Amino acid sequence: MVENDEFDLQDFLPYLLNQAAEESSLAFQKIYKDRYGMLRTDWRVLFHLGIYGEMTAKEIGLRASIHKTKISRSVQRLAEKRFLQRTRDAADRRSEKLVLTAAGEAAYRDLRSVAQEYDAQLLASFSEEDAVALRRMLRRLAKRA
Amino acid sequence: MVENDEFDLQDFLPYLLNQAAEESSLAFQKIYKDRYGMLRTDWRVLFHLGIYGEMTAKEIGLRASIHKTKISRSVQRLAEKRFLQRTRDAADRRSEKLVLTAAGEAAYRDLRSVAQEYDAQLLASFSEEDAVALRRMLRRLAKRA
DNA sequence: CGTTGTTAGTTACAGAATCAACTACTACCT
DNA sequence: AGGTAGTAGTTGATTCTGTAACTAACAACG
Repeated sequence: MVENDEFDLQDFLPYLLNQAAEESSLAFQKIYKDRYGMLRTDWRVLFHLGIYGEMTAKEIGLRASIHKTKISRSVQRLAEKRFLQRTRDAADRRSEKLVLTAAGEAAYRDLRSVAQEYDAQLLASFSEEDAVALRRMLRRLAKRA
Repeated sequence: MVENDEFDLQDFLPYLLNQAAEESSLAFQKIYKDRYGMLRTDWRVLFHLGIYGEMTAKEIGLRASIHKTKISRSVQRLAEKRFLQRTRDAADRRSEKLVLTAAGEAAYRDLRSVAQEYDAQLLASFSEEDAVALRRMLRRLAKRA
């Protein structure tokens, strides 16, 4: 019995968002993976440090809604690759200040320019109003409850 | 040196899409996980069979862009839970026809109604035009190249 | 100070994703 | 028919993720 239900999976927003997110991440993923052997969390951590400068793991986690174990492992990987420098905070010795090294900065700037081009390309077929509206709505949906 | 770059992570579409996708999937995930012990791929497979009726693993994978190993393991889990029935295709004995059992149908209908409510709730704060535009743009982004 | 509670970050273990190799079968070509 | 190539689906090795338990450090209250 092949009945075509009234429900369309393509209209279910979480599904649609995931498909769009996955598809739109593919080409960028290939680049940070091939070029620097990074994972998704790695480039996010890298970008946070590149954009905001010195931060602690905790702060990155709060800003990006990434779980602390993911951050912890990502920081380890990035430190092994000499992309960041860890320094224990003298004021609170539980936490560490994280800063990009020169190599980390270089990787960040490289990937940032890739991201900018890629973003423009993704939005190229939309009008300016559409692009603005899309970002606005996505930001609303992304807001942590 | 905490310099605020010209680059805003929140404007990078793949990042924004991922954040929105993750956030908007959370509550739904909790339900299919708590109620049926399912994973993301599991409910997707279930929905495909619920909506389109009998399909092969291959067909589901094509439609949903899910890798065949994920499907294979998901089908195993769903079969163990007696949510679907596997039958070797007589015409091509490499592939199997997959059909939901009564229990599978029930789970599908239950989750479908949850999904419908949830979707309406997610879009409640958007105007009708915005909702339409959002879906249109997401579908465009989700199109496999 | 000392006990109790909390926080930053790490680690252990189990479950899940990934990629490549594999089995079983079909299709084509001669 | 026989050989080669291709396809549907599974399995295994490795890596990644998620949860919970852990360590080390701070805070607050007596």
